[in-house]
Amino acid sequence: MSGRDTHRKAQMPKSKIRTRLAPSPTGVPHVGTAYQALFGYVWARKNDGSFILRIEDTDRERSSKASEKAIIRALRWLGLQWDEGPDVGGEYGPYRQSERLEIYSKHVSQLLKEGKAYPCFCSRERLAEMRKTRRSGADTGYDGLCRSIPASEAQKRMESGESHTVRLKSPQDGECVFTDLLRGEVRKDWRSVDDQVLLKADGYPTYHLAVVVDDHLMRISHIIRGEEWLNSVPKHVLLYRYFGWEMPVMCHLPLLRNKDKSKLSKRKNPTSIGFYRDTGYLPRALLNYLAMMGWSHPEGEEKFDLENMIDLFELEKVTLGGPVFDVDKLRWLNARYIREDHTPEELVDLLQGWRLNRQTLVRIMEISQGRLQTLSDWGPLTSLFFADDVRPDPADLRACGLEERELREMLQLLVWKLESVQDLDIDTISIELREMADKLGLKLRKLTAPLYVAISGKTSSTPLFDSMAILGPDISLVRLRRALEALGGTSKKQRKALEKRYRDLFEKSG
RNA sequence: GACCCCAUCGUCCAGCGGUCUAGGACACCGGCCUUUCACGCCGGCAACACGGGUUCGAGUCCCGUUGGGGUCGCCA
Repeated sequence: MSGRDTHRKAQMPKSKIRTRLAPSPTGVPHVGTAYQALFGYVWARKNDGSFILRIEDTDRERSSKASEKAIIRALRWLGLQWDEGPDVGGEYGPYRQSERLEIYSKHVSQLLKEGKAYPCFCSRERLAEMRKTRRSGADTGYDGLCRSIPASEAQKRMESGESHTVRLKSPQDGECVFTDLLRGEVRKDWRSVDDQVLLKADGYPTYHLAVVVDDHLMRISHIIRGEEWLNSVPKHVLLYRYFGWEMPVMCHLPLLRNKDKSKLSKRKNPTSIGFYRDTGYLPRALLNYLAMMGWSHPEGEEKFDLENMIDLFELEKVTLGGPVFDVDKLRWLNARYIREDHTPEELVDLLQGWRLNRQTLVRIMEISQGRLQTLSDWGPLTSLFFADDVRPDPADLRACGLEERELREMLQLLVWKLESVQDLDIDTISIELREMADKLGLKLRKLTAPLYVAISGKTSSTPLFDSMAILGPDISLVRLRRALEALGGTSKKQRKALEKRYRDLFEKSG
């Protein structure tokens, strides 16, 4: 029997199975999150366990309530209902990490007192400098400078109010060996594990501390998450050991990939769950498709529902190769649901629940009316609201009077800008576009002209801001990115320079 | 660069030492059906990365090489 088989057996639950989804509310709900949610959800259901939603909002800068709401909405749309969470409560709450600060600080104090962690007074500047010098060396990561500060001195400096973080003391030799449900034994030299920051200078915990404390306190039995976390497991192992807690089962799922095999990214694929919702994919189809990425139905069925999956699912059977997210196959599956599972009447209901409802149609009519000579003009005029394959002609984009390079830069800056706003309503769009035009020294229409093409696929269309607002942020942003791509996209080097420009334009001046 | 993970058709999966001249699905290409298209049906193209072991026997086990991915933040 192979090692893999050995570790894949004997995982019979000793106590109740509890899985969790722990997204950070820092952006748009991602299909990768849905993917992890699906497996965690199914595993919990299969074992009559619980599925928990925990919001990891420990990044004060980037976390937002709007994002949290969007995540909850997206998961609800998918139909993955959790048993405990910030909105539904539960006996292990609160389920928002920003509401658990005292818990973390208590645990950090304990580690500090026991000499398992230490305060670090290094400035961000020093850390940046240190990383620069170590850049291509064997060991990167924190050099441990503050570890050697005598306890008494450290104490004094903390009490004097000197800004500091708290770092975990990592062993300086030996090897960390842990078990991943899907991979078996994974080993990593402790030397390659640096002293992780546990508590930030603002008193908030880092992911590493919060995740361990919460998973333990919330009695999580199986940690099902993305492979990107595999390398930080030793840090978590250490925390469990220091606290004297039992480790949950670790299960790192492969990462969804772009066509070129890199980690699924919004630049190369629509990644927001909302995009699939807004372009008319059925939640069951999306879930079904996601399930096929790494798991296969024992009978070889391609189309199966959640209940069926729960029935037959085996976590240990998940495949490890990073699956490429193939929209064509998703479309095919979605088509099967549309034609096999619904009557025409039901589909009309679906259509109305989507965009063809009175409220949305009135909004669209408000901006169409003045442009109609006959009612039949309405169809072609408004097709942009009911289509996904709006492909801007690069020639139309170039004909807008901007130099191509300038055009690409503008589109990229705009994508970043709009990604950063919370609600893409008309006022916001207006404000942002005007600010962008202003900062770039362009007349507003110079900037909006190519946007009509990007959003509608045509050189003229219904009013831009309204159209974008009706389409929603997910579709609007995808169309902007597609236009950028149609122009050849931007190179890594260009993006680097543009990022700096973006920061100069929007951050320094506020 | 260092470390960790991974490796079957272009893509997603099946295969868990012999039944593999490697199976299914998407995509693609033919044909049939059909007023068009789509659906459906039939057929085709197409893969075990490479090199060493282990074994009577390797896609399946071990090692190496190569390739891909991830991580190296007071982000998660």
